[in-house]
This record gives sequence, C-alpha cells and structure tokens, in this order.
Amino acid sequence: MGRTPCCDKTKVKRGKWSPEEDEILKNYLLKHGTTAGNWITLPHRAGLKRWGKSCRLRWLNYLRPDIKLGNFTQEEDNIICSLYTQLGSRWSVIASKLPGRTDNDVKNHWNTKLKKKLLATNANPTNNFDDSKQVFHSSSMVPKEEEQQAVYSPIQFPVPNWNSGFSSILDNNKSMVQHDEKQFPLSRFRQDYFKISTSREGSMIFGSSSVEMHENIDLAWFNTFEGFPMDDEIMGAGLWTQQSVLEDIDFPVTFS
DNA sequence: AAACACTCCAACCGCGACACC
DNA sequence: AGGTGTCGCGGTTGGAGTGTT
Repeated sequence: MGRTPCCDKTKVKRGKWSPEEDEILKNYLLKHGTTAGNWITLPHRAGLKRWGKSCRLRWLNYLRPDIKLGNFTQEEDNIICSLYTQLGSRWSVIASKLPGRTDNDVKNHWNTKLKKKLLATNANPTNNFDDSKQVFHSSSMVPKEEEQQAVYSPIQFPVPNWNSGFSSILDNNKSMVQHDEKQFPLSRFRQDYFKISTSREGSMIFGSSSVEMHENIDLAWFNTFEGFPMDDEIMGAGLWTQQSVLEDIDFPVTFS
C-alpha cells in the first residue's frame, strides 16, 4: 500500500530559496527550534509555501548557525579522501568528522573536486608508491567472490602522499587470534584489488586493497592519505597494520 | 559575439529505518 | 503484528556560471 503524500506538490514552491524565505525559516527555527513539531507541518506553521523536506534540507545545509561555509582545507580534503577509501559513500559519517560541514557539502566537494584530483594524480606515472611500507588493512574490505571481476581489477598504481606508520599487526592480531584460539597460516593466498568508483562524470580508481584469505579469517589491505587521523572509531575492529610488518613474519604463526 | 561544452552545487527524489499507534 | 507517518541518507538532476571554440 502506498503512502499518503505529505503535501500537494503542485501547490508548493520549488527550486531556489529566496532571501526572504531563508529569513522566515531561519527566524522560525531559531525561535521555536527544530523539535517543536515535525518538519512536515513546519512550512504551514512558519508560513512558507514549501514542503517540509525542502525546509529541513535548507536548514541543515545552509541556514543553521554552526554551518561552515567557504573552501575546504587541505586537511579536510585528506580526511574526506581517507574516509571515502575506508567507508565508501557514507557521506553523513564522513561529514560528522568535519565540524560545520554537511553530508551534501562533502558529497558535492568529492564529486566535483577530490575525485578528479585523485584521478589526475593516480594517472601520473612519475609518482612512485612504495607498496611494501604504506598499506594497511580492514577485514570489511574483502570483496565478494562474484564482485571481484566486475568491481575490482588488479593493476599497478602510482599514488602520492600515502599514509604510513600504523599499528602493528602483531598487537592487533593478538586479540583476534586469542579470540579464535587457533593457529593459522597468514600467507596462503594473496590478491591485489582496486576499488573503482563510477558516476555519470566517469570512473576513477581511488584506492587499492590487498586481500589475504585464510582458513578462518580474511584480511584486506588498502591505502589512505597522509595527514588522516587514525582514531579508534576509524580503525574499526583494530585490524589495521603495515603490510611490511606482516611480511616480516614467518608463517604459520601462533600467538599466545 | 554566439554557440557549445563543461563545472559546480543547491535542490529534488526515492527508499530504508525507525517510531508510534 | 502490521500499517502509517516521519526522518535521514545517498544518488541524481537542473540550471546558473564559466570556459572554450
């Protein structure tokens, strides 16, 4: 059964917001807050000929007092790139790491600037990437078998400014292995993948991952950008490490 | 100067999640 | 338990602005 429309879309104004409408909405929300009633009835209460969703979007993206306008900084760019590599297009999560930025803002910035910038740098053959030192991993990045051909492709990649110096696989794997209480071989199989993002403006490679498949666990490595703060939340399950550390280990390994 | 191509971003749209009845 | 209403998210689009031919 379909849902009853929240309003008659033929009777509401659409398109660009005028300064007058902005003023009405802003004044109303500053006076009454966003929790007094719901967004659907807000336009009627505030005296606007808009629909609630449009009011909500306008407030969240442009009118609320803590919004940060202006160009993105290099540090913000780095954070966006790193988080996108790890999380994909979870713009609200990415925006939550950038005070004053909105998901729409971050999404637009990625689509119009960062994606192209990365594409350009990835295509530059003078950039040398030391694959043995600057890679870390996440178990959540392992591609499904059927996705490997379509979404990932094994290629060489030159990427500048990759991050380095992550936590040790020994430390991280200790807890993982203790949990499994098993001995396992770490280098049974390895394959490199690159995640490819597509849109109407083209496709690009924005990062890489390497996957190791083991008897009881899969590990995947991928790359991030210099300057990105690796806090616990971003590190997820704690399965991040330097590839070089892993490769120094004799296999199989037993952790006590 | 005009036509066309491209870029950028504000806004729209559909859908899933969740709360409430 | 299931229907309905609302919210929030992410993908997409419209169109203004800018660059190029």
